[in-house]
Amino acid sequence: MLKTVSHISIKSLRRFSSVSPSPLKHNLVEGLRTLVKSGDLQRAFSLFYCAPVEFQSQQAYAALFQACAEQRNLRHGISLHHHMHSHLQSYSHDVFLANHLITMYAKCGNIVYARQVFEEMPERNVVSWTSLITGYAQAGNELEGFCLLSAMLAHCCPNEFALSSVLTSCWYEPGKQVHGLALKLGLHCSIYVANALISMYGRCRDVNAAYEAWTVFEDMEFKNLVTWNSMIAAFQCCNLGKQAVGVFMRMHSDGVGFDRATLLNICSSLYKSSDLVRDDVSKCCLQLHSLTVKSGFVTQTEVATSLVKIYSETLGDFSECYKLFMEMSQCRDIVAWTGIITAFAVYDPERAILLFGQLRREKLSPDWYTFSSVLKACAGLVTARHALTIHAQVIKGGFEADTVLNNSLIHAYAKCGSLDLCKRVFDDMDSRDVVSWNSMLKAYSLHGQVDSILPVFHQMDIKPDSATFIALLSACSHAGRVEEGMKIFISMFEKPETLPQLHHYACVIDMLGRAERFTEAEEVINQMPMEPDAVVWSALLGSCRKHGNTSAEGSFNEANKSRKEMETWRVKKEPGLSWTEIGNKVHEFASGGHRRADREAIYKELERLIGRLKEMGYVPEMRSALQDIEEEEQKEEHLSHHSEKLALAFAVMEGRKSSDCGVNLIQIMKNIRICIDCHNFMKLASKLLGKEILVRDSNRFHHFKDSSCSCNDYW
DNA sequence: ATAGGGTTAG
Repeated sequence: MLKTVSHISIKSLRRFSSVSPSPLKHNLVEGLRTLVKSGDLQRAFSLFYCAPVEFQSQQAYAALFQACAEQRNLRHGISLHHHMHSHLQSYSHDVFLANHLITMYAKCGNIVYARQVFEEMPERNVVSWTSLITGYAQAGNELEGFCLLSAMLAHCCPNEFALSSVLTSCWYEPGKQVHGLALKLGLHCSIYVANALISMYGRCRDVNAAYEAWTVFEDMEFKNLVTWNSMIAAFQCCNLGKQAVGVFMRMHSDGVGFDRATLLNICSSLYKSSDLVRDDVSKCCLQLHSLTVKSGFVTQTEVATSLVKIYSETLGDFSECYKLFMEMSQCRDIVAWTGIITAFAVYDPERAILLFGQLRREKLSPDWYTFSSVLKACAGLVTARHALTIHAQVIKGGFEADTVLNNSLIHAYAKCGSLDLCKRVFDDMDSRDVVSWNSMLKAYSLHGQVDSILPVFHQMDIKPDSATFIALLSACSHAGRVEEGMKIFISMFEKPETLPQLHHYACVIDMLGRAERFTEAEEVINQMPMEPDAVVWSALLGSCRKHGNTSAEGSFNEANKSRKEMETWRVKKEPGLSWTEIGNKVHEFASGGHRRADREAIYKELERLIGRLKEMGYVPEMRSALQDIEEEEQKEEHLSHHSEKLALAFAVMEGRKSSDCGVNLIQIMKNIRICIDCHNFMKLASKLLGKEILVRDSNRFHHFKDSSCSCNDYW
């Protein structure tokens, strides 16, 4: 190895001496620079170390330290530092080389060594100070950078380099002081300082700070593209989308031009700013889109991915998303794939999973973001099958110990009906945060297991947050555990950080309303420190209506005003659809059960089932049937067409076909509330069949399990 | 000579 190294080096040296008659010393520096430029740091070092010591000039050292800084190569940097120390004592007090050392260590992320070099310098100049300040600023250490700037004032006058650097890590208060210093020193006119001031104020995410950024911007005599981009970014960061778009328009009319950063900043403004209504975004997006096409920037992955996000998140235009994504075919990377998967995760989870499969087939490796998105999609599916597959890949991908992904897994498994898998993930976790605990509590709540919730809550070894209490209260509310719920609610007043918020009140009022404790509900409403909103009123109104308490309803005229508002919040109403998973296949059923070849057989099974259930005391519940069905017989027929019953009949049929009757009956319906009739039906069916039946409605899972199953002769 | 400004697409 060593032989090869010296071989290369001597050959190189000979080459350098043959090319030029000028001294070899000079040629060494040139040679090093050439090698560094071509990215071959290793060869540059071989060459340097093999050169005679007297050729290892200050310039040669400088070139190598700079290369180490640029390539973030700490190993070579340290070795060169040692070499310098042992070979050239005279350079140990060289300010020029020490400055290079500071920068090298800082850029390589070793600010402690940078500081040490700085401290050991017998003499320092303005660059020494600036280099260390820059190091702290780039490491995000606001305090040290700021302190060093103050200390610097006693020794030498900071220039625009020091100020622009320190501003990159500054927040509002220190930033304002640096601004003051810039004004005092007359450095505010420097375009570097002014640009840094604009972005510093922008980072504060505050309207007043944005105004100060704007003042700096307006006062600038000369602006460049960075100035304009920083101003857009500042408005974007402070949630002032309209202003951001305004700046962009002025760029256009002033003929400033734009670049990739401009477009990316404007895209962020469009999907992040809440002051832009959908119509504004729609108009801007159209113009922006055509501009990116005209200028050719649409072919850049980042820009196209940003547009995908606007179309999906703000405009809900999924076909346009998909079109954009398809047009990216040559340059799709993992971020672009994740973008499209995120877009479809909620809107069309099946599609999101398909896209994930496609991405794997293109040999790209999903990363943390991809898993996080695809797990979101898993949570929207009817069975845990996909979640399991993704789980395996999460482990394979090396994210087994990741808290956030494990939390998503708990959520997905809970939503897919597998409480056991939730528990397994939760128990295996090494570090649990408040979201992990909340996800587990929500899982129990979703499955109506109130008795398991309180013990888990008491085991919590970290501070509960507002979501913790929502999980607890909603669990109590759905299970009708008013006393326990009220106890939890009252305990929330014990600490100022857990004081109930509007959504906690809504839960409690919903709970009291369900239990017909209207007087108490009114009392709670009267004691609320904030205005009750539509959600609170609807919680009470809903239960009044259900329990026929019209006298109480009269006093809630206030609520009628918010009716429209409530409507828009309601889950999208879908026709009753049910699914059941048999083996590896998911079967879908619509009310009425049309379009199925085995329709007749399913109906026969259902009739038989209903007959047996009636013998056990099942009485079809008419009240929940559609109101426009007049005839009793018709009503009953309608009930028997409920998609969940068809799905159950099908599952029973399939169970009988397979030699053992051990099919797990998982029965799911989405986005509609389980009705009383369905409840009675499933309860008796689980007894008759001797099976647990799991039903999911828009709210939660219902486990029907009758352990007294005496009569499983049905099979 | 050596030091500096946009933040990044999921």
